[in-house]
Amino acid sequence: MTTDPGKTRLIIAILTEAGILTQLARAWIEHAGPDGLTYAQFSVLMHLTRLQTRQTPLQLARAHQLPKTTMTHIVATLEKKGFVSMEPNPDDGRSKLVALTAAGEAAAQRTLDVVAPLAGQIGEGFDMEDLEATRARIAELRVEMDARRPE
Amino acid sequence: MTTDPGKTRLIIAILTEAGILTQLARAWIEHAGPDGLTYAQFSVLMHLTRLQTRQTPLQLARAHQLPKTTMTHIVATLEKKGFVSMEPNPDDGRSKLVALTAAGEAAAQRTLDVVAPLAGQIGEGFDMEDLEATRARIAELRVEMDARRPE
DNA sequence: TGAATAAAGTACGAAATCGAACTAGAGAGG
DNA sequence: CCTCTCTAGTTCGATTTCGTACTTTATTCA
Repeated sequence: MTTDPGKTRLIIAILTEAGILTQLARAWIEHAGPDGLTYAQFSVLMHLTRLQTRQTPLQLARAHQLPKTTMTHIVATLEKKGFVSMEPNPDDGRSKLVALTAAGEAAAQRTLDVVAPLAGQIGEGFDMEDLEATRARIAELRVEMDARRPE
Repeated sequence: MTTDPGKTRLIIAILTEAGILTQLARAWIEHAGPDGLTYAQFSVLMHLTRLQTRQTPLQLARAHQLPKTTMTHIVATLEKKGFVSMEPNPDDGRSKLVALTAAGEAAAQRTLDVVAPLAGQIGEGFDMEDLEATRARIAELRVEMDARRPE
């Protein structure tokens, strides 16, 4: 049973489109300032905002599918800006916990306030259920790809 | 009439998922080599393969939503590897044309040959029409976002 | 045509990204 | 306990990414 070449092409087309979409989102975020957050920094702040808990750097790296060395750099930069604080992990001496600060939450919110109206405009032309189906499908693809990650 | 906050959240969730998916695709490509192509380099080679025409660096930059200085660097690297060749644009003295070489096409194909089976596996769990609908929706979102690009 | 403006590409410097190798702490098996 | 192995995180160096500023060529329009 060979894999369907049409499906293969479709998957690759979706990944290509997702990549372009991501570049556009990056451009949005990084020109939105007022806090000069990079896309990666903003993503981490948003993640912590959503979860409302502290996370280890490794948890953050896995959630965003970034190498842990990259996450080290991101959280170090965020800490320098005062947007997160680092604490030792009481349960594990090797580990740390990254906590969102009030300033960090405010910065994420300011950036979101710039981006949200744009996202709202984009959404206007679309059907709510279609969007939800699209989100769900991409999430399913993410899960499948994650399960087949290299290394 | 204010924008629907639910839709706004959905759009942002889709962009978040797309970003993670893109990271996974990047990891795939960059560990697939035998040619050590970066995701960006592979994308450009694939683009030229699909179009079967020469493109100016600026056309490539716009297609991938990358800054033109980034594209300068990417095509310079690809040229150094012998995967594209640069020619002056006969129609415009300011411009150049980037052409895929046989080696470039072969490198893209080799990378694709590694990735395609994985993409095929991913696709197996999905319905063809769902995937096409998802691809189309993401493409529509891309068009809308492109129309509202910063700058 | 000539001057002003716009567009294509590059140079350069700063920052982000990432893999390889390392340190320090945790867990496993004897 | 005491190795042996694994895990979390960092350091370091190489490459990529990208904004600012510049050069060169095209285009506009007076």
